[in-house]
Amino acid sequence: MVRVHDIAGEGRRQTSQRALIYDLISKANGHIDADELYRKARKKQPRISLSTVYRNLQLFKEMRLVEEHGFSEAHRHYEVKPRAEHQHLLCQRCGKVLEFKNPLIDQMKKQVEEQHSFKVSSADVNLIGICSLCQKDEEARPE
Amino acid sequence: MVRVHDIAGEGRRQTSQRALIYDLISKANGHIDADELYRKARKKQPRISLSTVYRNLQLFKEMRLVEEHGFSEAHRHYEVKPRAEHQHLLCQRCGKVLEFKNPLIDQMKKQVEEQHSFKVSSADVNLIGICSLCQKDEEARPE
DNA sequence: TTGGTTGCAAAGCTTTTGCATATAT
DNA sequence: ATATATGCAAAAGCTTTGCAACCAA
Repeated sequence: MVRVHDIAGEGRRQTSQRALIYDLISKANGHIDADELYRKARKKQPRISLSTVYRNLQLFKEMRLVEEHGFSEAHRHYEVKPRAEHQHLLCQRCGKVLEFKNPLIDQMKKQVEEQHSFKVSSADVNLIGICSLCQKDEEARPE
Repeated sequence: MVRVHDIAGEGRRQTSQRALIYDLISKANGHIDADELYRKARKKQPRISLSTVYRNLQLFKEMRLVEEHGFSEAHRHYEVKPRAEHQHLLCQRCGKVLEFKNPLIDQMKKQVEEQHSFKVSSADVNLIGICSLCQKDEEARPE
């Protein structure tokens, strides 16, 4: 079984399902939802159950190894805790989720803390719009 | 029945349920979810159904009269389309949702459009943290 | 050995949908 | 008159939970 350094201790156990799920999230090039995770996991471990996926997702959230995003959909997406905070671009045409960073966000946090006496612990920023590929696509064949 | 100027035309009908729902959202001091809307609506119209609430919410969204927010919960919140774009502060202690505006957001949008060739149509910014009341509360009796 | 974990099935919650009835226009 | 809207109940997502069996430590 692949040893995932982060997962252990505190009365927690290292199981093959847990390691697999963590591995799949971290290899998921950004974001993945529970259902896709489940489908990918079954290819490696056909008997794994969806509840195991959800239970581990919950655990990873509590351990702060993984972040949960609501985006605008009916289901949630997960990503391994990024070393550096980043934000998301959501293409409203193809549904793709891209990442970006921008230093103005830190400035904004500071301003808000001062202006509203609100202690900011994290920022969740989603810019909704059209990605570059879809823009080209629309030029090529306008609808 | 209260006439809601925005709701009419395009084969749309003015019903007492529709007017009531719109009225409740706009009076909801910021944000309200479907269930609370339903409970408030029943006080005025005891026979109104939850599906009517959801169907009108959907309609208002399509008509761009109301905005839907996912925040971080399992259900969605709604607010009447604000004249000016604003963003949200989410208190992770008491759950309150506050509003704020910040000019850096427009700057950030421009930078992102240039740097990522992404055409931004709207920004959804949530700052998670502790509101001023809860900060005082924690000072008073630290846990 | 034993308490955390899993798989399965069932339940929960929010949101959506089918259909007959009611109603705005 | 007639197409839109409603109420009710049933269904449909996504997520959580109870429980017996399993297995990592």
